[in-house]
Amino acid sequence: MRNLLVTAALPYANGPIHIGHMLEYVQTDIWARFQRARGNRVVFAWADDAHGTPIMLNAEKRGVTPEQLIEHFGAEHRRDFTDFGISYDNFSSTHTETNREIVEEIWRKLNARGCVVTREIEQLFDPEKGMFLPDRFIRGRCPSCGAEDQYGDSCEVCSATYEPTDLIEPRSVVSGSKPVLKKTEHWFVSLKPFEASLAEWMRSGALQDEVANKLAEWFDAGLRDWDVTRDAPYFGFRIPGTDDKFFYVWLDAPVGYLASFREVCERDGLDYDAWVRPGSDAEMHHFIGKDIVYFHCLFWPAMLEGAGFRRPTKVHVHGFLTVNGTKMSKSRGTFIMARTWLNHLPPDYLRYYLAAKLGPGLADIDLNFDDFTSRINADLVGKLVNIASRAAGFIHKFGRGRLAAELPDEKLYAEFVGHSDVIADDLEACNYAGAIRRIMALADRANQYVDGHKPWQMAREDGREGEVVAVCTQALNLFRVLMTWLSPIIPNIAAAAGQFLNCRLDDWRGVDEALLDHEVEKFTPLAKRVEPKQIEAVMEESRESLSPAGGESEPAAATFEPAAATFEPAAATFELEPEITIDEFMKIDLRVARIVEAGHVDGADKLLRLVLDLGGETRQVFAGIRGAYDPADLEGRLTVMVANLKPRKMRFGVSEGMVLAAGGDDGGPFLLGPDSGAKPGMRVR
RNA sequence: GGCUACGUAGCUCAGCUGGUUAGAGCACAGCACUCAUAAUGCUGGGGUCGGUGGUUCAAGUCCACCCGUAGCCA
Repeated sequence: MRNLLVTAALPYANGPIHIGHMLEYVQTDIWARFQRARGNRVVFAWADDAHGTPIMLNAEKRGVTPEQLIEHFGAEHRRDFTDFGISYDNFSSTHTETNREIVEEIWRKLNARGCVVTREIEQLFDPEKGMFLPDRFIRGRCPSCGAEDQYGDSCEVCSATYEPTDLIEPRSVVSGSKPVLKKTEHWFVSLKPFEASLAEWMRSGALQDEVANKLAEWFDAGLRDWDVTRDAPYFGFRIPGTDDKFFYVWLDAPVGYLASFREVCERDGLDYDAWVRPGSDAEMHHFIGKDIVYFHCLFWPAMLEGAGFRRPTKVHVHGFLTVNGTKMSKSRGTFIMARTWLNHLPPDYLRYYLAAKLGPGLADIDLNFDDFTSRINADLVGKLVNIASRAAGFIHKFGRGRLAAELPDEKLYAEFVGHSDVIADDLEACNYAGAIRRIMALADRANQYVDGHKPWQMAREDGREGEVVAVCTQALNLFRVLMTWLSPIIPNIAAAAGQFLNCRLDDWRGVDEALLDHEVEKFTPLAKRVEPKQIEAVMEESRESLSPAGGESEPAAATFEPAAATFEPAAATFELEPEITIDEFMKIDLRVARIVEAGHVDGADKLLRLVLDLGGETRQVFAGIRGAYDPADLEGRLTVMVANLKPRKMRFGVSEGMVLAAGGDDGGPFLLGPDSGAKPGMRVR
């Protein structure tokens, strides 16, 4: 039995999980489930990446503490993972005391080894906000091609890379002010002492060849010292012995793997040191995207070595996910959140499709919805589930739900089981596409077997009931073998198949013995065909904004929104109402209305009586805004109303709608008003 | 710009260290079947393997350059 620590990259606790994230978590989870099915002990532990400037600023913008922000997203992330069937043992956060302890341990040891140097650097500083600015928070004109509004590190127009100080007319994204150069003292980790052992490690089988090639390039360029310092204000761990210096988020993020694992050890009684120290026979496997190779294949193993930890057994690197051939885009409706997917489609369908396309390399994976539909409907439903579906009826009709006592074709069964090892080799090597090709070829063989024996013909002949049951027993046993292999990939469907067959399907050794003289349940469809409507619903819900009628044109500049700079509009509170679809929203008929009359209501100290002009008709509405508005000021104003709200009879008369106003603990109500130019009766959306 | 990859039938992809007429699934056409969630089986059409040049008895597979795509540049 192998002991395996398995991790996926840490999602940033600054926004929701999308299907690009899911590519990695599905890849990791399939590997973890596969290893468990083979009898190995797996700890799948990871965490939210909770530190850094974007989180600090986002929290500030929303009027909450960073701790509240990361807690909110942490809970949301966990829900998404669980509902996608991600079988993690622990999902923690990098903002924990355990993580701080390990970070400080590593820091002490790196210092003791003399790998830490201090150096004074000059960096751009936002004088208004009083903070140093990361590259992504400075924008200006590209020094190379002159393009407007480019980031401080590279230009998206001409893809030049440069220093933020090279930008023409730079400005701070945070305050808009002009940054100034300021000196500060930073701590650097020197990679030189680790160069030789890193070079040996990267060719030891820990990395895919193309990743090692990429690293070799960086080696040839010479390893520079790594700046691990950020100045206050910063949300992270303070560097011991300083008042205003913090560890850069990329220093404490991978340490989160160890911290999350240690939490599992404390919970489940595992020996932490036996797993993570040099010489351990446990294995450590990281799954990451190709964009963070540098951190995981250079800094991370160097830190581990320098601090007396074992290095990763393997770093498995994958490519990115594109949708319908292009980068995910909000305006195209292809920036799909994990939750949106779950609202309309089963998680196993995405798991299956991604697995069917995931090879051992770094190639990008495209989610093409036509291809997706045909693979699910043809492979999963048409050939795989169909085997059980076509055999189940006969077993109940002629065998009273009981499988035959022996297999009519033991050779065929043995041939199927004989593929176990090559399929396992594929899964071990992350060649999921290869495994699925093999499994589906065998599914074809199973259907051929049934076709060749024509149980439906025998069923019409007297005295051949036993043969019919035998053929179907064979078919169901072949199906069971296939489902067992697929259980790491489609755990929910496999679980349903297991209920039907009355046996567990998550242990690969389970298929060594055929299932004979065994009761099976009534068959219910294990997977339904994908309807185009479901795909449309996913994309519709993902569309960023409701484009006005005929809005085919696409604002090019708005399609690219890097995750690092996510500033979502401030939500007043995190307790959002349950998600709704665009269709549900469109049921609310919002209209621009002119307040033609406003007055007090006798006997009501909170209400004002408004008469609203909707263009064609007038409505009477009672609004609870007396405390904030003088009726005289309201007359003539434009506002927004819900025009199709069911009229409500009140003591003072009938209220035929509702005007919109903002408000909360901090004050209000504040009546909404359209920009000038809007006319009464216009639809709002 | 430099670098690392990738570019094989309409679509999605296999093709290990160069070696018989280049493969699969989907889609398409014809036939069969009707047990099964219009599922299944059989047969067939379809590719000068991004381009040009080279190494070799032999190249999709190696080399050079070019074109296109993706990513990385701490």
